[in-house]
Amino acid sequence: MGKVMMLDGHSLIHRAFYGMPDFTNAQGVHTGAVYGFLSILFMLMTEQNPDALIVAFDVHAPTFRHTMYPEYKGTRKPMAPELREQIPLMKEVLRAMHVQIVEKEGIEADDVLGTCAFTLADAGHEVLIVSGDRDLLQLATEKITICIPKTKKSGTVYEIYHPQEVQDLYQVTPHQFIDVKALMGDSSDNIPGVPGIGEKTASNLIARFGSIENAFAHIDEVKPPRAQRMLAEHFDLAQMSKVLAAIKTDADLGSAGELYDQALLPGSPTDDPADALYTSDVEPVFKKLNFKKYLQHYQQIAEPAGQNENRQAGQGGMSIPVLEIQSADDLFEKSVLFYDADIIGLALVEAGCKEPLFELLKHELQGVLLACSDTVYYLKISDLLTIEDVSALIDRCIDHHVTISVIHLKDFLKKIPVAQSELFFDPSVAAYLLNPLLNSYEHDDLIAYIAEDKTVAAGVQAVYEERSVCDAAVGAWLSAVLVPVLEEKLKTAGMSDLMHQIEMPLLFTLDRMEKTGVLLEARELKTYGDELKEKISSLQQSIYDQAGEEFNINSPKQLGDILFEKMGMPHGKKTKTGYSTSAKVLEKLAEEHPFVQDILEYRQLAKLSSTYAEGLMRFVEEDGRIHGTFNQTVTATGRISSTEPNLQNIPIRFELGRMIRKAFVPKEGCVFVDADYSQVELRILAHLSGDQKLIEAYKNAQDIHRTTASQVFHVPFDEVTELQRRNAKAVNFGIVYGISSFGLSQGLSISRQQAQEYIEHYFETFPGIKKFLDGSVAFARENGYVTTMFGRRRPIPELTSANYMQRQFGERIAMNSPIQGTAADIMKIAMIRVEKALLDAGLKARIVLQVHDELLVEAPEKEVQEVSRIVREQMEGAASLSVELKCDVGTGQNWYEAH
DNA sequence: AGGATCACG
DNA sequence: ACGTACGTGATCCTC
Repeated sequence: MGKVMMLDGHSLIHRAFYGMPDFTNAQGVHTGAVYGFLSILFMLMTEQNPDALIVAFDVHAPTFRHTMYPEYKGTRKPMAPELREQIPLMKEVLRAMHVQIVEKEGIEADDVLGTCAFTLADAGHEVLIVSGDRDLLQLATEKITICIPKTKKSGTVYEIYHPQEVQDLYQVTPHQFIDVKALMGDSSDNIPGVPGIGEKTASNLIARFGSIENAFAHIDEVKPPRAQRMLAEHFDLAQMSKVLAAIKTDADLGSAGELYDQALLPGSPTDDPADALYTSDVEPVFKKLNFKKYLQHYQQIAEPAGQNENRQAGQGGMSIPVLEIQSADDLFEKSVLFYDADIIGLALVEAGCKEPLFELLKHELQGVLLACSDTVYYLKISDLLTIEDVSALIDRCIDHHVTISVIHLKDFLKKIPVAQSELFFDPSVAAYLLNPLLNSYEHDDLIAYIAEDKTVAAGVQAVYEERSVCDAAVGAWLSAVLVPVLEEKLKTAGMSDLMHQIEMPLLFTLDRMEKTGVLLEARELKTYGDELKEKISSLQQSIYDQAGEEFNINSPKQLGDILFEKMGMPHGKKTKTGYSTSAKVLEKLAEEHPFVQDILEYRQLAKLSSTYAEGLMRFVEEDGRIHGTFNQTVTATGRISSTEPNLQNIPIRFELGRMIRKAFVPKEGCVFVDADYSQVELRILAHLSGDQKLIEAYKNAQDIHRTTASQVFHVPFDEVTELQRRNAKAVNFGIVYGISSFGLSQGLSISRQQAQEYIEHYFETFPGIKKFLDGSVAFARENGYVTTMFGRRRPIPELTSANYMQRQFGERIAMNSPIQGTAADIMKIAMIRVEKALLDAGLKARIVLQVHDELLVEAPEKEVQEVSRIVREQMEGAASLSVELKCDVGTGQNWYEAH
């Protein structure tokens, strides 16, 4: 009995088409989708190591039932020609690889997959179906697993579905999934469904009754009256839909024996199962398609045995030998070598292939690579050599004053816990400080620092059997050799202190915050989310009624058609793709058309539901907490960012959204202490500019916006109107953002002339600020970058652009970045200080979140007083400015109360 | 992948 | 005649 992997050809090539840049070969034939498909296939082969492989295709692709395109108004868009022409190519490549292609006139790919899967599973084989189409989940059984690739920011990841996972996610068994789909319908598959029954009602009904027929048999018990009426009325439609929704498992495709034998793969010539696909027939095909990388790989494998031993990297590059260390005893023998080193570099070895496009699903730790004076050691994790042994080794090295350099140290700490030390160095953080504008700080980005001649750098490679080990070996070696280079560059740029006193200590603080996580009251959020969903579906129905048809309200395109074409409302701005339907435009229309008000409300609720209620729930882990990621090398200004999930944009401005914060709670016996800086950026502006008027205003501790209004509009402080205060506040914001009269006029809905006057008055009132902002721009023009109070740099290439708009943008950046960046620096210092003070005082309180100018601390009840005092003191004392730093501190049983 | 929209500072 | 406030990330849709 073997393991069979079955790919849904069209679904995957479709994904690859839209997920890949548009390659063409020398003849101008599009090849990107084929390349992407192969990339997925090779990765799956490596990771899943199947015995047999089948790729299913439809015979007439564009007319197929299941594509990834939703159908709109009954017309399916034809497949893009650039994609269509690649399908024959795809099949040609697969044939060259001797991969079994199954397709049959009159049978859709889903039915081919369903039939093959069941036939093979019945014969005792294990089946893995890979597709981008969730409909296939109905096929999951004990023997059949469904794999759905998803594109995430980090690359391609997989969701693996056994029957249990389907049940967990949809509350119904895979087989019942058919009934759910039949009830709710699917316009892209031409499944009518029962009108008025959506996803939620459908799964509720099937979860309760098990099937459409049983629900009909107990029609009196069917809950929402509307669903009851509709099901009674449209039972025949439901049954018909069920036939359409069910994937066939009994088409005629031959016996299990035949299927399996034809799909069997040959053995791989190497350790990598994927290499079984590199038959001698692939060479001409890869040549034709100009797939250099795959061709090169083919040639490597095809080399006669013996010839590739002691292989050296070409083009004057260098190779890195890897020495394996298999036990703690071996390690101990070598440890003196490490203790004597000045610098060692470390890197994790994780399971799976490191195809640049794909980050894999299971980051299982295999071992650690250690680079020490021109040799790289592979510490292979096993019973004989544990993670604890490696941790201990690192701690001992620290005792011996060895600098430990690790690219992406925070990720490393998640797997290998070690004590914090000033001796740690993260080249990716250093590279970020040197240029915060890059999109990534991976090997390829860092390697540029060690070789002006990139061909030398490109030749760096490890000599070892396993690819993951080779990559890690390069990482470990790079980490070590980068230290002196980056240190020198930091020193020259005046950022050594920033690196060692702020960023590196912060890295450990962020690591601890991520490990601590924040507790989420999941029940509370669920209730809230359910209420939202109810309101959404009634709003949705009301919108459909008013529009006179059903459409996708989430689609700006379709919504625009309804509002501006069908209903003939006056359209405002247009975007590249059509009419704008932004809240700003809609709000103007809403006064006259209550219908638009419903749309706005729908949007608001849909956002809260999908991004926050549903979205956050997905991140709650076993311990009931969310362990998000705080990214230290993302923003241009020095702020940290938050992902998976983003915990820095939880709603607060509107009451309904603000309620989400009630679900963020401290653990049993604790309370939240929340502290946020009051107008840090404006205070920083006062300090950096040295403007006496603004400094005075803060010294008098008056309402700053009111003071600004009083001075700018020449009215006594006590006579400032609410409107004047609001306007002054907008001006203050505008200054911080790098003022422009247009921007301010937009923000305040006033004329550009009026805005210009405000700005002029402002600068007359605070001449020091004008001088400072002009100075920042001049400095940036001169040097190509601006700096913060703590020496952080932001390059501004926009200033040299030939494009006027870009240059203007550059000027605004030059005005804003020193302010925003200094605020970020101060908060980082504060975080380090707060954490240290809590620790030194022997308190159990821990920082759980940072939201740019706010810290949220989880503190035991009896520590509240002391923690509140410490947080305030450490935040307010984080920097010494010519105006005070002020904090507002609150406490509460949830985030809503505390802030 | 990229745009539109909207959540936060 | 351009066509803009500064900094982020998630979701959904469309290609």
